Amino acid sequence: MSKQQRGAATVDQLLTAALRVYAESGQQGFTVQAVTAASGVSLGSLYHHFGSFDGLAAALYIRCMGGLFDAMTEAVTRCRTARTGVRALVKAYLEFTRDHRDAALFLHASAYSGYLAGHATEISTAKEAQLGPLMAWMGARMTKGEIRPIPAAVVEVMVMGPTAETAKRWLASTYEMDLDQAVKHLPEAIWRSLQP
Amino acid sequence: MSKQQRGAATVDQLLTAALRVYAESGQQGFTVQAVTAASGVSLGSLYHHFGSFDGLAAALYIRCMGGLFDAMTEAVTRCRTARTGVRALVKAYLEFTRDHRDAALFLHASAYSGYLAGHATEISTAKEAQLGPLMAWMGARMTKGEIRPIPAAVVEVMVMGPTAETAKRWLASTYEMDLDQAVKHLPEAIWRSLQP
DNA sequence: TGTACATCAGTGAACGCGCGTTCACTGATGTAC
DNA sequence: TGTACATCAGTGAACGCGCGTTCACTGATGTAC
Repeated sequence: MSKQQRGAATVDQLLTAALRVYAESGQQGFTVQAVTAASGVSLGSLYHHFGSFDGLAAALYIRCMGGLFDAMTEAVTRCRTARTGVRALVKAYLEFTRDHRDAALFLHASAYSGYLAGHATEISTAKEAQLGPLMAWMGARMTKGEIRPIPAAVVEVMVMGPTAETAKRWLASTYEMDLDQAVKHLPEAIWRSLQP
Repeated sequence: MSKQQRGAATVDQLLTAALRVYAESGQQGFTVQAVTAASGVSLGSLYHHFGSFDGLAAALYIRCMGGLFDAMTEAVTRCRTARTGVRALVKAYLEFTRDHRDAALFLHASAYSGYLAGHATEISTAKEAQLGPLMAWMGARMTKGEIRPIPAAVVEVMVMGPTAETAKRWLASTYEMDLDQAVKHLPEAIWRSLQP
């Protein structure tokens, strides 16, 4: 996207400012004007790099998603057994949520936001690429019989469902969700639903 | 809200039309103009009954939520044991999603939509009231030791997490989620994570 | 190495569209005596 | 039962704000010979 170094720096400034704006002002306050004001970058420059405001939002989404997937993949690939892998995956997700609250919030809130619709192909390509290693790792353990013989899609929601729901409730802050307690109990609870 | 019969009928027309508009046009096309056009009710009448467009959205959210909670509560209260209750709850949620796709989509998509923020108290009051019976039922089984001794919040996300994630993926339609297969395997998988 | 040119990066005033909202009004229903 | 009044319900043209976007421009960096 950016052919020069200073271009990359500007892109980074914009994305970082955008995430801050979203965290501070929410969906309502997430506007071009707010992002340019917060970043100190001109409006025209934003359009030069992203083409549209939706384009910036999509780029930010991909960046946040990348961070989460990196954390999960790194945690999982260090494990040998299905049990340790699943537990590490859940732990990594929750810890990413705690350590990168803004990014996690943006990921959750963007699910139905509409600004992703126009960049759906781009996003699902990026997602596919990052989901690949995780699925491969899990698939190998499933064929070895380390996981109960249930459809892969069910395994996926059993792992990601409770984890994402916990993150969502913690982010919403209206639920009084204790993240440390979740880190303690959730991995084991999830594993119990998957073990043969 | 409405002191006359025809008022109630108008409110119903507006909410029904609003849900249809949302289902057909998504977040982007969900506007006052679109809802008034689809309902055949005048703009002023909408404001007479709901005060604002956010007010209408909040009312629609409460109505959809009510439908879902009714289905779950009815399913659960017919069961005696924790196992049958949990399984019935999950099944009811998924079947509600299948049978009331539009309402389920609106519920999922509205989570971070912003138009709920202004009516947060109203909504959480409604939610609290409907969550009560469910929590009471579950709490009674937990104290009887029918469920593993883990925090109630963890039990909640273990039940609702995979279920909501399955619904979300089915609604997104990009995931190729088979709802019937989920109804078949998910209740048992979830129960395994909770049984003593 | 120096010069000319092309491309990339950055600027900010101005625009137009569409959104939610207002408001002065008419008509329908309920209520009091 | 009939009349007068109050309140509820419904109407739609008009408004103004703020949003994303455009555009003609200047400046910086890279490239070719």
